[in-house]
Amino acid sequence: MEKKRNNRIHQIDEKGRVAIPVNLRRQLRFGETLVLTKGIEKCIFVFTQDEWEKFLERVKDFPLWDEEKRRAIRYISGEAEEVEIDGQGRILIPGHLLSHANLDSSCFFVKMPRWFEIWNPLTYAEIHKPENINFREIPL
Amino acid sequence: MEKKRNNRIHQIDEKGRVAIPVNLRRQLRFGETLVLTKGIEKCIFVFTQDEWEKFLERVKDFPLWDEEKRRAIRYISGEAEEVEIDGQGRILIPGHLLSHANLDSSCFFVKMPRWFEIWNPLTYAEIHKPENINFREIPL
DNA sequence: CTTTTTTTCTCCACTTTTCCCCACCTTTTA
DNA sequence: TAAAAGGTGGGGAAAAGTGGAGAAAAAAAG
Repeated sequence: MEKKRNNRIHQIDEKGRVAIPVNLRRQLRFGETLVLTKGIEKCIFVFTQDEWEKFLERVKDFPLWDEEKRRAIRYISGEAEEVEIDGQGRILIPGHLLSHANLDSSCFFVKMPRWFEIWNPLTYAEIHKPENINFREIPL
Repeated sequence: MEKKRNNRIHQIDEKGRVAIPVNLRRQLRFGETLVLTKGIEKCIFVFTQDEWEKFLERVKDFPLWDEEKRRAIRYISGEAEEVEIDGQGRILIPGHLLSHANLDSSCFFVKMPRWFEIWNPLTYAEIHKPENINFREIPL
C-alpha cells in the first residue's frame, strides 16, 4: 500500500475548496489574490495577480475584430476568476473550471515558470509519461 | 456527483431577466447603466456606458459612404439598448437580443477586455473547445 | 377621451452558495 | 517526543440567485 506522503496531491472537498501546497504558497505574498483561468490543456492555470496583469498588458492591444484572436483571448481570459486564499490557505475553485479540468475529489499541483497548474492526477500522469514527451530543443 | 456550483451560468426567467454574476457586478459602479448590443458572434455584448461612449468616439469619423463600414456600424450599434440594473442585480434582456444570441432558459457570462458577453452555454462550449482555438499568438 | 388589457417595475420571500469560523487529525520541525 | 505547522471537514451566518405577486405605467381597444 502506497504511503501517502505526496505533498502535491491534495483533496478537493464537497464545497470545491483545496489547500495550496505550502511550498507553492511560500512563493506568494501574504493575503495575495490569485487568478484562476482555463488552461490550454485540461487543467487550471493559476496566476498571481501581478503575473496576470502582465499578461493582460501584453494582449491589451490585440485586434478583437479578428475572430481567431478574439476567440483565443476569450478562451484564456473570458472565464478567469479572482480568488482569495482563506485563513487555512485554501482557495475555492469555481465550478466551470472544475469541470474544464475534469476535477473531482483530488488534484495535482504543477509549477510552471510564470504560473502554476491544477490537474486531475490521472490525466496528468497519462500525458506526462517520458516516452510521450519530445525533449528536442530543450536547452538543458 | 456533479454539483452545480457554476457561478457563470445563470437562469433567464420568464420575463427575460437575468442576474449579473457578482464578480462581474463588482466591477461596475453602483446604479450604473449598461449598454447591450448585438455581439459579433452569436452572443450579446454588454458595455458600461463609459466603454460604449469610448467606442462611439472611436468610430465617430468612420466614412459612412463606405458600404462595408456602414453595415458594420449598423450591425453593432443599430440595435443597442440601454438597460438599468434592478434592486436584485438583474438586467432585462430585450427580445431581439435574446433571439440573436439564441438564448432561452440559461446563459453563460464571459469577461472580455472592454466589455462582457452573454452566451448560450452550449453555443459557447461548442466554439471554444481547445482544439478549435489557435493559441499560437497568445503571449503566455 | 375613458376603459381595458398588457407590459414593465418594484418589492418580497425562498433556496442555494459563499464566506468565516472552529475543531481535529497528520506531518514536519525542533 | 513534544510542539508547531499543514491539511481536511463541517457548522452557521451572510450574501447571491431565483421566482413570483402586486403596483405602476404604457399600450390598445372601445
